[in-house]
Amino acid sequence: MINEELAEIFGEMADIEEIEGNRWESLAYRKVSANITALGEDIREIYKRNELRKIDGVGSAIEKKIQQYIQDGKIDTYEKLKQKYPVDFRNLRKIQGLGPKKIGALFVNLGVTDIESLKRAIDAHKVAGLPGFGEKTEANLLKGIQVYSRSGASRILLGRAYGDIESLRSYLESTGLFDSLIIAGSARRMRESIGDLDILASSTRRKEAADAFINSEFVSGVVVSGESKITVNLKLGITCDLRFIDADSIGAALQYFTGSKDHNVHLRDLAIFRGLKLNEYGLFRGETRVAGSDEKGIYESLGLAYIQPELRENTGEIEAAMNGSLPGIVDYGDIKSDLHMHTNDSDGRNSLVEMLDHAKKSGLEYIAMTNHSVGLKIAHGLDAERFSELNARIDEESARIGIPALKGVELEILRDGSLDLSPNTIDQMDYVLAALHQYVSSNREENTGRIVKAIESGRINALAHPTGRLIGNREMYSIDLDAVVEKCIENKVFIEINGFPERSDLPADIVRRVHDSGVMFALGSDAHSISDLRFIRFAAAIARRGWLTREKIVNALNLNDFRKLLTK
DNA sequence: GCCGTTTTCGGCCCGACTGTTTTCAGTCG
Repeated sequence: MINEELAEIFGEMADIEEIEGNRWESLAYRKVSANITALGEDIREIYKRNELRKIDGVGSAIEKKIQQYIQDGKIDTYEKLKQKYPVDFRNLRKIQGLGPKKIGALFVNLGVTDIESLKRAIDAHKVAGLPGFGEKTEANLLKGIQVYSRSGASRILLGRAYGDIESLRSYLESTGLFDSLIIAGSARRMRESIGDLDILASSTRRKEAADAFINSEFVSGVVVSGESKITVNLKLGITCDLRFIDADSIGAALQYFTGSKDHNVHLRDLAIFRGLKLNEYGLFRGETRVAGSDEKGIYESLGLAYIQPELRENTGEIEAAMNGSLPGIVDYGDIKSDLHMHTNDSDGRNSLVEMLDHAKKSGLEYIAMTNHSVGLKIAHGLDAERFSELNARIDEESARIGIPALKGVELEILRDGSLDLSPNTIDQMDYVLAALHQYVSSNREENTGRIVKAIESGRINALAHPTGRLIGNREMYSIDLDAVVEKCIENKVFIEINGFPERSDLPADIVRRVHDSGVMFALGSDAHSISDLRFIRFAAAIARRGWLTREKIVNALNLNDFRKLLTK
């Protein structure tokens, strides 16, 4: 993805300029790097519209660099800087305690260019003794390398970590040493992946509370340990900050440590503009605290509507909160149904009865049972006969257990764009998902054509996991999503938000981009087991991060109203 | 290098923690 390449390049340019002592150039590159990462659209599209300068932080010099990269695949300034510092910043920066200045010093003095050569320098005991480096720094860098090689990828999927996070929280609560515990940071913003965990705590017995945390079975090592802040490595593979907060600044701390960083920078700018000062202890006018005990008060005092954590990415939410155009996004409690799940009749692990039972216990009002169809052999897809048997059981068991269940299917879109069950069989279903799983081409027109043909078949209700991405495994299909969304609107086909962590599909930035197009969204967990049913919450989180109101989500309807939308 | 309801020049978020220092630089979030 070209956005990531460019973000990486500007990040490295920021590092090198910082080594060279050019603070402000560094800051500018750093900012642009972050903003390109957050784009949510291929930067080449922005380039084609000649709107690069509209990206925050892009002025004439950086615009030229981006243009050159798109046209020639390289940036002269960057090549020149790299000649002077042929250093693997990307990976070295991942070592705890290594920033640009230290990397620069290691390269200039010892010729360190990557983690391997850093390891050799440490083994030869050459690092301690450099200006600014001592014995402890050398030991910490060695520890940092070990942590890095153990954990590899530094971000983990929130949907996968959620259970462990909850366990950690309940363990801490069970010690009785904490008066309150709040998860902040990207986990509170419900990002699909998190790079660390932020916990805010209040306690009258901080020392004991800190010891209980550090010595718990969740922790693999301590990084820093101060009076008010402790950083540890979790066995989960990420770091965790625990901060002790005074009760009267808890709102300010929560606001501050929920982030995102860019949101906070923007908010602080706004505070300064209004003659105020915002930090993690409160909102101040001179010495007087204007707000700080609760989070809402901070936004109010800045003249803003309250901004839900999921929206705090500095992508226009502050402007919207200022002029009253912030949408009232869907609540988790608004979601009445789960419209995508499997049983052991196809590739699920639990039986129909177990799934229905658990769905009911988890508070859903109704569900759609959507097993794979015969075209997906690897998932034991069902043919007409097996579906007819299953559908009879669905009616019977859903009545017995007391949760309405729609008879559904996740159909295969075949190579030629046709569907893999007969019209007759499809018509016996209450709810029809269609998806692309196989024969995915590198040809954008071909993929788009197949999907459009399925949408126009008049037999499907929703398009499942539209981009086909599998995080950490497979990029999105090459498809023309805007054309697909347009066809969905024309044909009254819903577009899915799949909450299965590796899918998270549509992604939130795309949801945001099409949230006002008129298309309706259908949320599903894609559960293959009873424990997967919790993923409907992450589908809802994507909807929230995509700025969706409840009116745009079919799962917010009760069963009767939902059925009225099912025209086919 | 970017940016402007205070500016076309002079600012650019800010506090905790650590380690190396003897008053501070670098890193992190």
